[in-house]
Amino acid sequence: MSTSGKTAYHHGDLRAALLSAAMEMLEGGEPFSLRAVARRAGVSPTAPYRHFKDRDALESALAAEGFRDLLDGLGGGRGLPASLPDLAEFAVAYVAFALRRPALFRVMFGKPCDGADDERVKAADALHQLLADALDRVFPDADAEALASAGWGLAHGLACLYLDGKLRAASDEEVAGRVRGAFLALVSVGA
Amino acid sequence: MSTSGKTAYHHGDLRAALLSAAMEMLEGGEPFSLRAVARRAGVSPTAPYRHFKDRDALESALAAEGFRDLLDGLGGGRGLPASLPDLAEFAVAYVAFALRRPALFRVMFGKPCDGADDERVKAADALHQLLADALDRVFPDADAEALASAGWGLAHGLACLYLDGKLRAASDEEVAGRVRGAFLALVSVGA
DNA sequence: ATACTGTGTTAGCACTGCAAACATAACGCA
DNA sequence: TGCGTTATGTTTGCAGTGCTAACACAGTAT
Repeated sequence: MSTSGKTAYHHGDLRAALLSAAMEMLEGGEPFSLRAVARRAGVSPTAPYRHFKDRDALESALAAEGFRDLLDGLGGGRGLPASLPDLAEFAVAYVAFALRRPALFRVMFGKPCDGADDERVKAADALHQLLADALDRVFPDADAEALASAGWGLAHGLACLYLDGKLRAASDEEVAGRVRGAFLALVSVGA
Repeated sequence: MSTSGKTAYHHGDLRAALLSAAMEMLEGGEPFSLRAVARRAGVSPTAPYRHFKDRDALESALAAEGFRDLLDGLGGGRGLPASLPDLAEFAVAYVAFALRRPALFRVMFGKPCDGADDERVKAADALHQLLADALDRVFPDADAEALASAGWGLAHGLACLYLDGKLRAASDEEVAGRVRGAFLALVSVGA
């Protein structure tokens, strides 16, 4: 490492350094590439290949980190949805996360994500399961699976549409209000 | 052109040829690049720049075509949603489109889409407006704007999640069933 | 001590988007 | 008819990318 005066041919914890460099670039708006990440970490252009098979593997690791943060943000702050209004706030928080960390959100979702062993798949399943569990407790008679998909779908769809500029709002507050409104409009239309 | 025996230094309708070549490649699963598209159209690597400012411009044109097809598919086939079940079928059709033409769908939505003059923005607005109009007729008392956003959001979110493998189903029929189920579960939970 | 293994480096390939300078053909107008 | 102008395509070239292969260095185990 650099903190000691040692030769530092071996970095010490390159993998972590690469991940944080990549995350910084991603969130900083710079288009991130393996080579650029390597530059930022101060190593040779191909050093990352010792730690990540692929560009995809790096992305996958970033995405996994994103899922952890998302789960923390959703579960941690306000407790799991326990009522209809809670569900609405869940959607609001989900969309807020997407708008606060747009590039990360895109990395988390933007691509096929095929491999069964993909970290992302497990993380996504965890989110879905968490939602389904919570909903099952709140609405025991309903089809929790279907409801969880719907809730996730609605939140995710609105997040994407606002993120891509397909839906527009002036401020984050307005987005929150619109998301809440959309959710409530939909659940109350069947009454 | 090539159909006549002429010299064919000028292609005749390169722009259209490039677009259809690009669409074929996109739908064919090949990662599409300006150069590859040019190759496929049988012209020099940089010829496309005469017709598209950017790689983005080509993508934008493809996306616009995609939006037209999507609108046709939604509006044309079954008439606009006129009832709650219709809305569900609308969502089903939306997701089906995404799964049938995944790469196109990603191009249509996958990126910021900033420019105010972007064809995509207008196309997306048209979709939103169409939905809002239809819903306003069906549910005059409801907030049509909010409802349209919710409907679009739900359909779009489910489309993304199935497309990315975050939600999974064995067959297209199962997807359709689950989308319907999710929609109905959500609107009936508020009853 | 010696081999081995893990980690980093250099060199090089095929590809990409894009800009500049050039070539060719069509069209407008005398 | 002939001559410029303009639209369209070509060649050349640059910087950047992902990735592989061959090499260099350092710590560990035998």
